Amino acid sequence: MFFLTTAIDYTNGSPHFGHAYEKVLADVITRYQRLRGEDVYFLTGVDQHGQKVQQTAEKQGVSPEEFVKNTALKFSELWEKLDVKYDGWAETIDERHKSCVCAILSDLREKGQLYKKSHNGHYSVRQEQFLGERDRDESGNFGAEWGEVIVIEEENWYFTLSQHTEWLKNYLETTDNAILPVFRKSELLNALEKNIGTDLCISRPKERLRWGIELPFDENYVTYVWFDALINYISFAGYRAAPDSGLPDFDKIWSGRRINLIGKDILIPAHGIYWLCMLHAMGFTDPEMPQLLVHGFWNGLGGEKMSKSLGNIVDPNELADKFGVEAVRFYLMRDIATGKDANYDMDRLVMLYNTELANEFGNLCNRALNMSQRFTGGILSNTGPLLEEDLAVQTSLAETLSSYQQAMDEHEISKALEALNRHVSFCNGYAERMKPWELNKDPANKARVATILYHFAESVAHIAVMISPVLPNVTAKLAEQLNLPALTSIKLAQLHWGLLPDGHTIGQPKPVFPRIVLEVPA
RNA sequence: CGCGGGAUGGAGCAGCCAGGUAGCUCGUCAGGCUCAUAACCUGAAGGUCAGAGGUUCAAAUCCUCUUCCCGCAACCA
Repeated sequence: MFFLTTAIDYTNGSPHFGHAYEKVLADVITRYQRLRGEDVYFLTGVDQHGQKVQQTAEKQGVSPEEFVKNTALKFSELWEKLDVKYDGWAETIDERHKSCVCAILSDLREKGQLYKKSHNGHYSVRQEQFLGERDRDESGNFGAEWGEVIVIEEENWYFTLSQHTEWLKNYLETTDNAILPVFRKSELLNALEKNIGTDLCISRPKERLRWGIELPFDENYVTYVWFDALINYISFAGYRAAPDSGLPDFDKIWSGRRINLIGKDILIPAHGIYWLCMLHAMGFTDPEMPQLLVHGFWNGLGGEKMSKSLGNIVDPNELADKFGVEAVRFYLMRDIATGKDANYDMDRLVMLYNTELANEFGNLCNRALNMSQRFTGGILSNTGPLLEEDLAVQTSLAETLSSYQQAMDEHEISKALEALNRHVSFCNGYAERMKPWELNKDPANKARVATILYHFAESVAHIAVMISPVLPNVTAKLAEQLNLPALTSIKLAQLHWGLLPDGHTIGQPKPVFPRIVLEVPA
């Protein structure tokens, strides 16, 4: 089983570009694993508790329940629009999740992993949070943005995080690929050094936060949102679930490869420290730990962070409406190296779509099928003798498949797409060298023309399959044009020269990637 | 000395972990082709890989230092 989760998005606002990137990446990775023939479970969802939700709901005069239901819908609707197909949907207000969190809390308390103690500190009444040393300004005071700051004493429940940091350090140092990309691991180890000796406060008194999961052993408190949210990765995978819960079989889900796909902002401390230590405290062993796959951010044009104040926010919903789902998915996967940051640039979106999809791949499909229709009546034949040039096409395709697989296995979607494009270019070059439209003028070349056209059609079929994790709809359209419905369900291992049988009749070509034409301002 | 990332032809990036002729896309210039979505193909110009030093037969790649840019610095998520 291949189990992949994404971060669950905080339902305090609308989904933004970064949310869309992470979900599409997760969708592409899981679709690829399915293409490999893996049994896959893809879990995503929303994080609904916590102070900000409570505050925002109050401001809007609605109950937090109603508020989070509405915002959750904005997310799930966007995923549907973007063709993100998940198996499990996590909502932290779900009773099954709540009971799992409670079971874990009770367990940890029994194991002596939770304790209550009093904390004395500066507290901002306006922001409803404790302030630390880092919140002081240059002059050592708490700025006006915090409003009235008072010193209060408060009792809370703590998780014995400090008892697990030595283990974590050792686990990270001895486990290859515990964190990907690798440079993130050193960052985490550095952060860990500073964290040693600190425990994690996992409760909030109800006087200042009601919107959360009540501690099963102390009705005066709710669970700290991170402790609650992180557990979704196992609660919705069926951990400690009732048999009739409708949730999957946890042992099965957890038995294979497990990946938590997250953004770089929530590696430290949430996932890299809290989550791994929580699992360790629950009794998960080293080989049972999930791998953390950390992706980068999409920034604005100049490389600055997208933010409302800079006005460089990009709404994925509008983008999909404007350019289509295909163009958006392709751009999100094509113009960023997994793990690194990239700058969003609409001109590049249009350029990459128009050149690589419309001009190169789309045009190859169209010219190939068109020639077959015109020159051989749509009937394919692969029985003619092969020239060196033909064999070179087959070699190029084999190399492409190999590069594609290697890149996809490493979650380097952009590299995989580049590999596909190399074969597309090779085929376009092959067309120029062979000139089937010239050969076709002499009926004596009939068999030769058919052989060349077969190499085009077969290449198109292969690429249609390989591109399916990124552009599933395109695969369906090409399968139809090639008159080969099986293409949409074929597995990677079944890709071999000869997908299209001798004598096969293909369908009519129709442009799969209409060019994007931007209105030029006059 | 807080931590991490980045600096590669006009633009945007890959290559660095596992040193060995500097690669991709766009743009520019010059040709070719007409089957195809005015798409396609070929060729060319353009880089002392931020700077300095070191290791090595060999450094964009490893080590040290410097400059500049970005992000983060944990109980809001």
